[in-house]
Amino acid sequence: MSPRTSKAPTKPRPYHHGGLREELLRLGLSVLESHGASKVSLRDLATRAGVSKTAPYRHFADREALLSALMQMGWAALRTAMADATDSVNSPTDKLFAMGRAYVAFALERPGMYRLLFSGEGKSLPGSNCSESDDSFALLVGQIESCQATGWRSEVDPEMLALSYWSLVHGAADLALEGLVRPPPGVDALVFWSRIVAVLQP
Amino acid sequence: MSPRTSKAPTKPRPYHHGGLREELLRLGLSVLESHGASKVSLRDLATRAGVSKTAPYRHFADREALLSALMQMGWAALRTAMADATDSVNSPTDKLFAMGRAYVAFALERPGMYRLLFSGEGKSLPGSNCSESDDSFALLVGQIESCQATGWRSEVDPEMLALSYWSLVHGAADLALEGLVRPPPGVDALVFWSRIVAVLQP
DNA sequence: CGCCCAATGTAGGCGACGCCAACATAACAT
DNA sequence: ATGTTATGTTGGCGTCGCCTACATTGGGCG
Repeated sequence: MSPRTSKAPTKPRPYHHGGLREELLRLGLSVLESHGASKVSLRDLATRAGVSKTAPYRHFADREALLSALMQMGWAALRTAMADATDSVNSPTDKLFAMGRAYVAFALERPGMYRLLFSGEGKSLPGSNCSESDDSFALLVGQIESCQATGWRSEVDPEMLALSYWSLVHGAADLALEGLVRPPPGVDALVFWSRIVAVLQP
Repeated sequence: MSPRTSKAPTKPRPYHHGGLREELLRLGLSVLESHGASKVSLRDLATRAGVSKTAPYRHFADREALLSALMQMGWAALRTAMADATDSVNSPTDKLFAMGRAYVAFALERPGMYRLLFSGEGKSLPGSNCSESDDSFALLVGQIESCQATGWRSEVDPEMLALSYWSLVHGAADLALEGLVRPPPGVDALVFWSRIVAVLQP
């Protein structure tokens, strides 16, 4: 076997894979998106990465730890998607509704990740995990407060209103993924479920 | 149908267990409620029932089939809970809100079953499975139509309104189970989440 | 009355999984 | 050069879903 001292990392096996943790996360993300969290297995990821079945344990305490790391990436992506969605509109309420729409779009586009975020799989890691979702919620509360500053729905406690709106949007996203209800033929899923949300949207 | 009338009713091993399917469902339900769907294993249930590890396959094609049977029971129970909740109030809108409250209560009281119903685990059995959830949805649509007959929100398509309300209530139930948001200390979870729903409740 | 058969339960095995323990190798600091 | 440590490997244990025989039992039928 050749040493890894050469500058050309073409494809010899550099006995210490260099970035195994990152590769496991990348491969895990790919399996998660394409086949769902239940199909993410440390052994399988190890094989795909070309290392032995127990190598992943040098980087993740157990399967749940890897899932938690993926969840952290997912929360960040969801937050970014919501934040970016507000750029294309101006009024505070339009921004709020754009966030809701982006939330549903995220669920429809990345169902594997979305289910992972809300399936209670990733153990309740008190530290990083909760703070990630708290950040996302804070984004929502902040936007609601901006809306209320214009007098909109200002009689309601912003946190309650944020939770209620989150419930509405999250419920729509979850029902959409469940597939129990389907948009009529020819209607785009995002359009359909955005309309559903709009019925009760404050 | 009682050929099992041996004179020893104590507990000999009736070499053909008599009601294995029912017992597997009962045991499976118990594990589901206490430890979650992921912990329901055919081998384990077989052992608990005192039969060999492959006996369950005489009654369920595979693990998913047993889960689907449990889901069917769950849908029926959810529907019953919602229907019963309408008995204690009179006005159509109060009945609707009572259904929503019963929905959230069901999720809080039987989280294992609730998660199973909405985790996409039970393969999309085109036949029984979907019809069960359709029946529950029909219950909701019917109640909404009763409300609209009194002029309430009559401008909205009843199916859209039902989907929107279902989204709101389902989202609240799901967020409640996820544990990312918790009621303030001393506040009952059902009361708390019912208030959340009430903010946007039509 | 007795026999066959289909329903039901058993035994053994295969492959995949999570995870543990013991060991090997490479990277790096001294 | 040397020894410590991060990283990867081998082998193994126990559990799981599910497959292929094979055994038992009771009901239907001659």
